[in-house]
Parts: sequence; structure tokens; C-alpha cells
Amino acid sequence: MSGSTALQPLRLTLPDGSVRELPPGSTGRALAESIGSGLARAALAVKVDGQLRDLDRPLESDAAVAIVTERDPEALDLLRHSSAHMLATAVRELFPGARIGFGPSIEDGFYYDFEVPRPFTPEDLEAIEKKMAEVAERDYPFTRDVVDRADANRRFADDPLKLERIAELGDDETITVYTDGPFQDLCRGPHVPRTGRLKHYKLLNAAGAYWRGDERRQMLQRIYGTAWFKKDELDAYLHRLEEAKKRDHRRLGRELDLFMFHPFAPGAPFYTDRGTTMVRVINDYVRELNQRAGYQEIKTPLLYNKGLWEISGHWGKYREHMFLVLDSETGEHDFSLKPMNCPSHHLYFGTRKHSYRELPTGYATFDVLHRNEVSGALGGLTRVRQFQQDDCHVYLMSSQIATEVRRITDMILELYATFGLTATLKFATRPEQRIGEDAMWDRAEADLRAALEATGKPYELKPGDGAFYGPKIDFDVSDSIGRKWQLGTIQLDYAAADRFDLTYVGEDNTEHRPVIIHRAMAGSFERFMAILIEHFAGAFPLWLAPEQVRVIPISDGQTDAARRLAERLRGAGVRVHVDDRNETLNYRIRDGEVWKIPYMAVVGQREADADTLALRVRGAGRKQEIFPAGEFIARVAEENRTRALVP
RNA sequence: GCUGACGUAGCUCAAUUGGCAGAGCAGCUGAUUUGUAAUCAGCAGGUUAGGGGUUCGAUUCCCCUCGUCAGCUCCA
Repeated sequence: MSGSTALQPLRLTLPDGSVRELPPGSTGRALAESIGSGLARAALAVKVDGQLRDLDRPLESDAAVAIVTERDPEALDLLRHSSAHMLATAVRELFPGARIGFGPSIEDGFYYDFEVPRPFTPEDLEAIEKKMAEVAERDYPFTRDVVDRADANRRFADDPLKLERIAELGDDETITVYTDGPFQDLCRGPHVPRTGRLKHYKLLNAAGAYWRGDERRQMLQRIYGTAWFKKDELDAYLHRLEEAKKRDHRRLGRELDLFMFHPFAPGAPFYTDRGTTMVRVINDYVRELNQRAGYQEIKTPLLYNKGLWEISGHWGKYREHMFLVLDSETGEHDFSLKPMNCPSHHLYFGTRKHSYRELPTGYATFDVLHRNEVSGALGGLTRVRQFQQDDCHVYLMSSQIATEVRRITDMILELYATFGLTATLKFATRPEQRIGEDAMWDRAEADLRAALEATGKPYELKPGDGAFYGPKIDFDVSDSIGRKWQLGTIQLDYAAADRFDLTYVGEDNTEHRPVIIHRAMAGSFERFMAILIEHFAGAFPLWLAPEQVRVIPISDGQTDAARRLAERLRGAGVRVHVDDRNETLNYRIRDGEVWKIPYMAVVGQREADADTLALRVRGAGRKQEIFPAGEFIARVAEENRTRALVP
């Protein structure tokens, strides 16, 4: 405690630098009231020397303080954590025997785990939500009590999970209990002042969750919810969920006929003709980038004897994720489908001698990989068992790292920009568990960082998050609705060359170990497809669209003209179809919009006579434009060539 | 893998307490020849995911298998 005596006033410094004096033991609320009654009404908590505290907790010493209201970023956390308590309060009233686990605030909401005899049903959730409204109505204060261990154990005698947590608390830790009405919870706090402050929330779903995420422990029933300060924020969030559902790649993949799954091949997609076209277009683009970088594209075997996996270390650490294959001659499962490309590339590199003159040497491969994910981990194209990566391994001398990393970074950012994706960079440095000398890490991190700085892009530092064999740069991409995906990665590897005994002959005519860079840009094509589908909501830019132009003759009289136009477009490398079905023009226009075709070229008698077309741009409605056929073909070809994002 | 929910025509969904499996869209056939988001009529479409059980009778109730979906420590 500070040396202040009971008679000396507290000196509280506000964010604007002004100082207020209040009697010792005054609460945050008293401070807020002394500033203004409006602020006192808005106050949710108080920040004392940077730490959040309950509004009604006495201030003990001079400090820098700030009143926290809805407008502070931390306030949402507070709101959601308190909402979790209110949820538990309601559950306890409806299910008196329910034992409680943890109930934190999370991104966009909160959850609470309960140990109950049976899982919650959707009807339960409705009832619980109603009960929560009652609890809010009763406007209980959240009160904080400091208790000793014995008291805590007594209070939670019926809640073994809480007792377990209490037992873990150190003797020097303050144990606090928060109470709102009939409910009390072991909790560090802080909370909003009263349940009445919780107004705009919704329970979303319930699902099982292992106690502490440990599959060996009992399964609890978790209820997820979301909470916001304003009704329109809650509505906007729920609307966002709806929108995200609408652009769910699984739904669009079916509606736009891009890919499918069959029960006989769980976790392995079938691509339709349209989906295959997209994969090919993306492939071609990555190929072009690889070629420009001077990387070689190679194809390597899919199936290997375990000898390879023993060298790579997969056999020991990764075997459960590999699809083992029975060798009928030996009767043993001595073969495995490859889960990664690196061992193949290392093997290939090692089959011949390399001069320092040929470094850096890059191998790129689009081969199919298999990883045996547990069934519960599968979902759509983002979590699959079979996939392809835009994988590349570059073998180089350590003196070449900075230049090469810079080159790769530019390449990756260019790729993202082409799809209208923006990336943030993360620089991950040496982890606790690692191989190699500190000097090596110093050098590697310095090189990576220099390369990173050279891009001029801001980056986030993630100390200790590197791979055990080297530091890395991760690329997080934000899509059009703000979701983040980790896509690209550049990893320095100082271990593989040793394991595979890879060498190059240096200028000094002796053998040296190369450094290896693992590079992925799009990551897996499957996941990248999913991200693109959701990013564009299925309305792909022309160059990526499976069907780029649909030619629509108005009536039978123009069918031949339409076909001739399509033929000319096809000649210019355009993916085009003629919709001469026996349907009304309106029907076919609508169909084109539903299928999100970038351009519809309508050909009536006027257009047929003049060798023109009436262009309808996707989403632009009736706003159409008459184009001479030649001009239109040139325009489409140009968009294709430049990979234009918008028409 | 575990917990829960779900699985009905190609797609989206119906089908009282267990009582003859339906509709819209898509498909096919015909009529219609269309000027910018659904023309009309007819036809066809199913071992209700698969298997077993209870029952006079199962889409419905029970069990098993397969698959799909949600979730499985962003730190009391």
C-alpha cells in the first residue's frame, strides 16, 4: 500500500492531464460523478494505471485514471464477459444442477461451459435467452468479494471444476468472487456495474466442448452468444453472419457448379468443368510467376517407401496423419502417400552435384498431397484430406537470402493484389525449441528482417513463433468482408540440408550446405479457391470466371450470328457459351445473372445486321451499351491478358 | 477421434399422435420467337443415406454404419 494516510486526498490524474482530488476510498463511480452526471451514467468501469477495474471498487492510491464507457475498445470485452455471467445465471435458474466451467469473452461474443446431464436443445437456448432478459430486468449489481481459499472452496463446494481451478491458484494470488443476484462465480473480473446494462445479446448455438480442451477430460456443453452495446450493432453483426452464410463457398460451389464431394471420398473434392477451369487459370498464373522467378517446375512421385519418411522425420512424428499403403510383396504398410513436397524436392536436389553458380535453384511442384485429418476436422474446401499446393523450395547460399526473400515477398504480394486481397505480414523469430547456433539465428533473422524492411510494408513481430528450423514470414490476407486467412509463408530452413545431406560445391571447391527456403503463396489451391469464392461472393473477375461471356440471341433468327460471334471470341481465347435455349429473353438474362456471368452479349436483329452486340455487364441491370463485335472481343481479350479485377 | 444436430426427387423444402411420400425450381416433350432478372401446358423423376430391429403397418420409434454441419482452453 502507499504511504497515504486516511486524511490525505487521492490525487487522480485524468487522461487530459488534469488532476482531481477525492477522499481516500472513493470509487470510480464517485470520480465519474465528480466529472459529470452524464459520464457517471455512461460509466462502465475505470482504468487505473492502465488496468481495468470495477466502477464501484474503491481507489486506493494516487493514480492515472480514466473512466471507461461504451466508446472504449476494452468495454466490449467487459460487456461480453458480464454477458457470460448473466448466461450462467439464467442457466442455473433453469437447470439448478448445472455445474459451471469457464465463461470468457471471445471475439464478437462470449461462451459459457456447463456440466449438465443432457445437451442443450435449441428450445433450451430460447428459454435461457428469455431468462437472461429477466435477469437483466432485475438489474442485479455485479459485486466483487475478495475471499480466502477456504471460503472459496466452501462457496464452490458443488462445482468441482471451479475447485480444480482454485487449487491451481498460487498462494500469492488474490481470489475474487463475483456475484450477480443468485449467481456467484470465481472470476478475476472486472464487470459492468449491473445486469441492467446488458441489453443487446443473442445466444447463437450450443455444442460440446472438452473441459479445458482436453479430449481425455469430460465433455461440457458450451453455449455461444454475442453481445453488443447498441441494437443496431447487434443487428449488423447478425446480418454479417447471414451475409457470410450467403457467400459460404460450400453453398456457392454447389449453386455455381464448381465442385462437389462424394461420401466415398470424404475430404477430397471433385472439381466440375467450371471449377477445374478456375483451378487451371490460377495454376497458370502461379506458373507464370514461378517462371518469371526462374524456378523449375518438376513432378515427383506421390508414393514413397518409408525410408524417405525416416530421413525426413515424418515417420516418427507425422505418421498418424499419413495415408499408409500396403506393399503386397512385404505385407507391410511400408509406403505412404506424400503429405508434403519438401522431402521429394530434397531427394531430387540430392541426386546430382550442384555448383554455387546455379544457386539459387528453385523447384516448384503442383502435385497432389494427402493428409489424414480426423473426420471431425473436415469441412468444405478449407479442411480437406487431398489438396494441391503452390509449393516451392529454393536452395541457396546464405549470402543470397536477403535478395531472394525480397523477390519472393514481392511475388506473393503481387499475387494477392491481382485478386484484390490485401495482406499483412508477420515476422516470426526463433522459438524456445530450436536447432542451430545462435549466430546462425542472428544472421537468419537479420537477413529476413532486412528483406522485410526493404518491401516497405508494415509487419507485425511474433517473437518465438518461428519454425524450429528457422525464422519465417507469414502472410495474413483479409478478404472483402474482413475475414483473415493465413495464406503465404516464407520459411528459412537450416535443418533439412543436414538431414538429406545436401551440398553444393562452392567457389572454394569444397562442399557446403545450402540454406532452403520453403515458399507457398496461395497455400493449398483448395483453400484458396474457397477464399476466392467467398471473397468475390461468386462474382469472379472476368479472367477468373469459368464462363466469361454468354452470347444471347434474342430469337431464332439471330442464332447463327450469335454462334459466329462466339466462335470469334473463342478464337481470342475467351471462354464463351451461346444460350440459344427455347426460353424467353428475360429468362435467359436472369439465368446469366444468377450464374454471375461477367458479360452477356445480347444479339438481336439490329446487332446481327450491324455486326454489333448489346453488352450487359453483370450486376449493372438494364444499363447496356452497343459494341462493335471487334471492339468487344479486343476488350475482353485485354481484360484476360491483364487479369483485370474490374471491367 | 469425441459430443450434439441433421440426412426425403439433381437443388430448396413439405408430409397430424406411426396409416397410400408431396410442392416449387431444375430436367424432358410440345406450343410460343421473345429487346434485358423467371411464357404456358404436359411428362418424367423416390428401396425416404445404407443396414438391422420393434410393429398389422416405419420418412416417423430403437440400434449399427456412412456422410454432412456446429463445436472441442483466444486463459478463474
